[in-house]
Amino acid sequence: MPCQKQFDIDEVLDTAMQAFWARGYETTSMQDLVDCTGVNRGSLYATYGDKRALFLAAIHMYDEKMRRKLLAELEATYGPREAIRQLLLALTAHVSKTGANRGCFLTNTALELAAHDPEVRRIVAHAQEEIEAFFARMIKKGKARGEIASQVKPMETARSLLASLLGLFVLVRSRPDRALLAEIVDDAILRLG
Amino acid sequence: MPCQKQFDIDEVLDTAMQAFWARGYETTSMQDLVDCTGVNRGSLYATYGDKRALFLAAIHMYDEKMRRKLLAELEATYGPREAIRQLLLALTAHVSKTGANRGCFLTNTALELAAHDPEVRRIVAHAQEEIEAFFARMIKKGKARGEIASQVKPMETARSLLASLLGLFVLVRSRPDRALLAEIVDDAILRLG
DNA sequence: CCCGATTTTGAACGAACGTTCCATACAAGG
DNA sequence: CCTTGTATGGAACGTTCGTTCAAAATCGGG
Repeated sequence: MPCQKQFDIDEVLDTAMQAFWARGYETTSMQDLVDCTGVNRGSLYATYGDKRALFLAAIHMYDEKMRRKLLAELEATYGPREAIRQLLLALTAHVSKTGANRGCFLTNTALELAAHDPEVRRIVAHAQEEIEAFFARMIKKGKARGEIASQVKPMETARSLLASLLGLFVLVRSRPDRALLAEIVDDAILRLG
Repeated sequence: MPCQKQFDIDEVLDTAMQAFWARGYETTSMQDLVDCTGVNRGSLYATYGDKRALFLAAIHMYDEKMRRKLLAELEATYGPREAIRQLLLALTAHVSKTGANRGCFLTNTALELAAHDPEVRRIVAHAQEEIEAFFARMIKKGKARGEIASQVKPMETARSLLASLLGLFVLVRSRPDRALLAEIVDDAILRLG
């Protein structure tokens, strides 16, 4: 057998993901990725394929290691009502420190590429549906526990909360104001009764 | 005096705006703009300056002729509560026909450029603040008319509705499903009591 | 220690990018 | 009717884009 790779495939993919997350698909060039990963051009192509394939791998990693992991952690750590609140608050915390914010990679991608790229649209839509399902599940559980008002309709309110969350992802990139975001979170929680 | 321009400055700018709106800043090349406007390269540069200046002019035109005009029309045509509902519904109508949707030019731009471009961020933030003010004004008027519940707090609810509207702008590009959007609109209106 | 498969490397590719420039065409003023 | 200043047209600028390729370096197996 020949020599093995001189870099960790997942670690480099993570670095590439950070770059795409911060600057988007079009604005991030292969040269940028060569620079920030430290991996040679040819090696990037040999390992991940072309730019689009690398981007899809990056967004898949985000979906797995960020979105999916966060939902699982929240569900395991908090009660239903607080889990919902913490999801809405997730970005707010980071804003106060840095001022700027990358927001949600999936949502950034939704507006940049989803409208013209069916495969990207499918990935983004699936992630949104899982968040929607998370909200609905928490609402049902919260109603059973008496944390959430009995007249709240799980599906409808889940979709409403999803829209608010996506709105927060937009605001975090255009008006990174901690107080503004926190107020919207508080108002969203009021819908739970 | 010399010869006059062979094209209408505002009309060509409108065409360029449509292109930027549909495909975003990075994906729309000067060649695309030459093709879709029918105006020569040199004339575009002579008239509007470079690509960035042309984009800023386009987004300014959108802010003036779309967002500002729509808000004014809604305020003049409908009662407060219905004006809010019609604003949230504005995009939904167009989705059913075409399937795809360009969403809101300002919101698309918010995610593509606002995070790294202070001037764009200022324009986008200002537009959002005016929408917020529109919601607050309608709520106050609606409370006075008895269309909206007296316990609804104008500022807080206005921000909450803004977040929902921005969320709808994201969904319209990633999950162009008329029923989904309509359901979210209905739930948002429920917040008005 | 050498063989051989594979990665790494950096140069190079053609294409497309935003932008500039100059010869030409044109319309108004004297 | 010529002069004059602006708009137009299209070629060309240098740069950067995504991608490819062949030579060199590398390390495990016999």
